[in-house]
Amino acid sequence: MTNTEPRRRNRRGEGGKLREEIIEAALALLDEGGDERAVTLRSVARKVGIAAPSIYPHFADQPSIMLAVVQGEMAKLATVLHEAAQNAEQDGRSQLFAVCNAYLDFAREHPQRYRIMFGGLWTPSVEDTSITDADLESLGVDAFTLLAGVLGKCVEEGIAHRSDDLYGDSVALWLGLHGLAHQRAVVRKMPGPDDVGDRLITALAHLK
Amino acid sequence: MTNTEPRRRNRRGEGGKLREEIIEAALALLDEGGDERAVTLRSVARKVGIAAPSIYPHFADQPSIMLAVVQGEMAKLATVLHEAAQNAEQDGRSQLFAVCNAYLDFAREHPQRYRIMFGGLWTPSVEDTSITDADLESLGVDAFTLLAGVLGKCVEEGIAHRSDDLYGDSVALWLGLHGLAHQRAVVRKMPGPDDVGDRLITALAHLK
DNA sequence: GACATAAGCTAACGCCCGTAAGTTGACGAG
DNA sequence: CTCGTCAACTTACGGGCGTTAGCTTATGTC
Repeated sequence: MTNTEPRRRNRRGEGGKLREEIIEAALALLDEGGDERAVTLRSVARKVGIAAPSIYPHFADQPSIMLAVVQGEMAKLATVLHEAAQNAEQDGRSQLFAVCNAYLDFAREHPQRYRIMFGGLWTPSVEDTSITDADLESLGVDAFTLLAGVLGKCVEEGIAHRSDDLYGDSVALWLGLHGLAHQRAVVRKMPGPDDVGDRLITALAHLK
Repeated sequence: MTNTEPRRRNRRGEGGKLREEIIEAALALLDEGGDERAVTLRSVARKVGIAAPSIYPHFADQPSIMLAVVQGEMAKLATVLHEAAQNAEQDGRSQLFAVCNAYLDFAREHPQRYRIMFGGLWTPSVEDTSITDADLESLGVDAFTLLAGVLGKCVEEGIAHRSDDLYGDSVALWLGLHGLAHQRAVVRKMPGPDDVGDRLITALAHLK
């Protein structure tokens, strides 16, 4: 599990590579089934094959690593959703279901990652961490914007009932998806029928 | 913060009282704004005013304390929902909104508790904890049953569209509520309009 | 008042953690 | 070839944690 190789030092100017390796190590620790508590400076260092203090030049503290992880995963999620929209039939309904199901699939395939992306960066007080509120607020905007766009397309096509507040409806739709995704990520066996996802989407998108 | 009083020993046969005090201390630690990591055997002991090893006669380990906390809070939640249903007008629609809003209020008033009730007991492997799957599966059934009952009443009264699967619809409704409640509990400032809750309820209950 | 025992305490072990301070060694410029 | 410096290392300190083993003391009974 832990690398025993002495690890080849990076070339000059390539010190930044280690930053990527640290993030990947943190991801690996999560995927191995641990929760965020399994990601400590020391465990990450062990995984990468470096000494713990060698992390400092790249990250101020453990929350910073987590933030980087989450930012990376949010980008991946946005990409996945985008691809889903493009690969689907180009009508609103197909795209909506494609995007929503891609979202749910992402969460199902990486439960630990998902838990951290939405809620794992929570900290008692803002003071004792290097993460700012701005960091947190900018998370996930891309993915959400895409979702809202697809929902808007449905309204334009007349598939979904028009409402006075597309943004609010998009939030509601996302909250529904999130509820399901999070619950799946947190519970070993999810109760309820298999098509809960479709029901949520249909109801929250106000599909006709 | 920490009790300095030497704490009067419990009477003979009343040793069980300490169990309740431990649970209350854990709750207090949570409410003070810490996350579940703040609830350690030692911190709980400090809060109660006892020595750490004195916990062992009452709880096998930290997860056991958390389980007891969650069970207690689930009971409270069920009570709150029940009261909401009784105090509301006795028609389905009023009761539905009363129960759902009571749920959301509970989560808003006790974010830390809510986070632990739904997801905080997650552990990497079942092996290294004294919590069983049965413990987890029985959590929250009362509250859910109540919700499903009220939704059923709406269907009977013809307020909500009849579907072939009341249970599935109830799960979907709860998932929506949970998505909102959880997100509020995890984020400092929740985006979206103020009436997202009502939108979720209306859409997921299929109100006419 | 003696005494059995429930209720809780003290002390100590080993582990893992974050982090500070100083050190080594390879690379690349001059 | 020399030498600065970047990348990473070693060592070490202090602190919190869970847990074990054995001790103290109040309480209620006889």
